[in-house]
Formats: sequence, C-alpha cells, structure tokens
Amino acid sequence: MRKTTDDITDLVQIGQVAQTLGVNPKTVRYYEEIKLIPEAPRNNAGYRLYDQAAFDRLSFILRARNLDFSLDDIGEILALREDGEAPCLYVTELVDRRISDIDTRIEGLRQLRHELEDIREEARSIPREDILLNDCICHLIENEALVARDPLKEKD
Amino acid sequence: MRKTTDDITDLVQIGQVAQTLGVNPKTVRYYEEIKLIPEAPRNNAGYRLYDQAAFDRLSFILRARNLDFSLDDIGEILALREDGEAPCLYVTELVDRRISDIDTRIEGLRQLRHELEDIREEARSIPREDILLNDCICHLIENEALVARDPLKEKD
DNA sequence: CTTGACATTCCAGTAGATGGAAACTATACA
DNA sequence: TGTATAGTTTCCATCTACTGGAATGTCAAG
Repeated sequence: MRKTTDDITDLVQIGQVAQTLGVNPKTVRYYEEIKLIPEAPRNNAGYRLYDQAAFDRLSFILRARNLDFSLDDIGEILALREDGEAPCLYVTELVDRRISDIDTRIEGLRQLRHELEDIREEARSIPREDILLNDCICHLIENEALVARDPLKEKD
Repeated sequence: MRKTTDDITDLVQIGQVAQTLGVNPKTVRYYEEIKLIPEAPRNNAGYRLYDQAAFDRLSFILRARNLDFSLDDIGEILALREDGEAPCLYVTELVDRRISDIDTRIEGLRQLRHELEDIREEARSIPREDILLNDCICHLIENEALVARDPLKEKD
C-alpha cells in the first residue's frame, strides 16, 4: 500500500493542512476570506479540500509571513506571479525596505531599553520616604525627561 | 495682562491639550472612552475642558506610552496611585519585564534581518533565465529553508 | 446509538488608535 | 447681518492578522 505521492488528485482537509504547516485552521479560512488564497473546493459534506498547489501557495504565504511581510505585500507578490511576472524584483525592493524598517525598529528598541535601564537605576536610588509623596503619580516615570510643554503653565 | 499661571481654574480645550502634548485630539477622547482618564467637564457648548490635574495625568500617560507600556499597564499604575499606593514597585516589575521583552524582540529582529540579508544576497546570484521559471512563486522566498512537512508528499 | 473528533458558518473581540460624516459653536471680518 | 473658517461634538467604520466561541453538521469507531 503506498500513497501515490505525485498524484495531484490527493486531497487533504483543512485540519491536516493547518497542522502540517503549524497554523490554526482559522488562519487558513481567514486567508480564503480575504482572497489571499482561492476558494477551496468542497467535498459532499462541505469540507474544504486542498491539493498540492493550494498547499504550496499556503506554504509560501506562511514562509513570507515568517519573514514578516504583510499580507498585503504577500498578496502583491502572488498577484505579480499570477500575471506571469517574476516578483523577485519587487520582492527585493520589499526586502530592502523591510531591512531598513528593521534597523529603525532595532534602534528605537535600543533607545527604549536604555531609558528603561535608567528607570531601573533610578528605582534603586529613590529615598524610601519620597516614594509615597503625593505630588506625582510615579517618580520613576515622572522623572523621565518631559518633552511636552504645559499650556496651563504659560506665563505672559 | 497676565495669565494667572498658578490658578488651577485655568481651563483649556481639547485641541490645545492635544497640540501641546503632540497627540491627536481623538486619542484624548479615546482615553476618556476607555476610562483611562476621567470624564472631562464640559462648558456650555459641550466642549471638554481640561485643568492642570487632567493635563498632568494625560501627560503621564503619554510618557508611559513612549516607554511602550500598554494602556492596560498604565491603567494599573494609575489605579494603584489612586488607591494611595506608590506604584513604583509595580512599575519596576513592569520595567524588568519590558526590558526582557525588548531583548527578545531585538534578537528576533536581528535574526529576521539576517534572513532578509541572505535573500538580498541570493537576489544577486539568481541566473536571469531562472527568474521566470514557472515552478515557483518567487525564488527568493521559495529558497528559504522550508520548515513545514508536506502532507501530500508523504510516502509509504 | 452514542461518543469524539473533525468540519462548517457567523459574530465578536483583540490594541490603539485614526478617518470621515453630519451637526453644532465660536470668532472674525465685511 | 451674513458668512467663512476653525474648532468641537457624536457616531460609525477601518486598520492588522488573526483568534475565540457558539450553534450546528459530518463521519468513523465501538
């Protein structure tokens, strides 16, 4: 007994596809709903059935998601491919943009981490008797550099 | 003519508060809607009016948001303060958790960046004649390590 | 015949806002 | 007095990428 591996008529249900790809079946239905994947054909019971092509497309989508591409971007890529164009050029542009986004994000997180470290330091130096003073909400956050100007404190 | 700066009866409208703090007025209304700030009193026209205390609270919230605290967390902090407790201890715990989250996130981004760099490299080495081959959606993403097992390709 | 594991649809909710529409108010200017 | 402009109000919708839950249907095994 052997499954005819190359037989494209092999069909599997949503649960198996989802489990194999490590996602929630709801995610797969959701992708269909937003037309990222075509409507899956159904069996007599109304269950969705997936063939190799459907599986591959889904698999591609998830791999792209792992690379943090948005569903919109992925849709673009798939659409290009369907028009017979190789989306690779478009993808490299996306990749370049994503890399630059990531650099920005990392820098932002570094900065944020630094500020939080400062707060952590500060926490060790606040006099116990100050901690319950009622003139602020929380020394730790309050003491951070105040950027906003206060419209109620403007003179003249 | 001088504004009596210390007079806490000075009141400003939402637009001025928002502009001064550098946020959208909608954000301020939103915070009221989710009860992060108390309902602002209104003038005859039904316009919201903000006093010093309201401004300070809002300002605190935004500073905490800048530190990437969730609105839920910020609500907790404010609630503690209202109960007369100094939230500093709670805040340090939050801070510790956030720092650890950030480290995780940065590491994830670094990893992601690395993968995207690989794709970028790959893009330079794909033979022009391969680019339009129809057996894949996009070489660049396709060539990435495939993690999922394919249920349609299982033998035996 | 029932139990359990699947599947279906539909509705709602998540976080943190933001956009837009329709209506009202306030102020300045001619 | 009229009107133009700007600010405000409420309400509803939208964004991202799903996920949870309810009510119902299907299927195979024991």
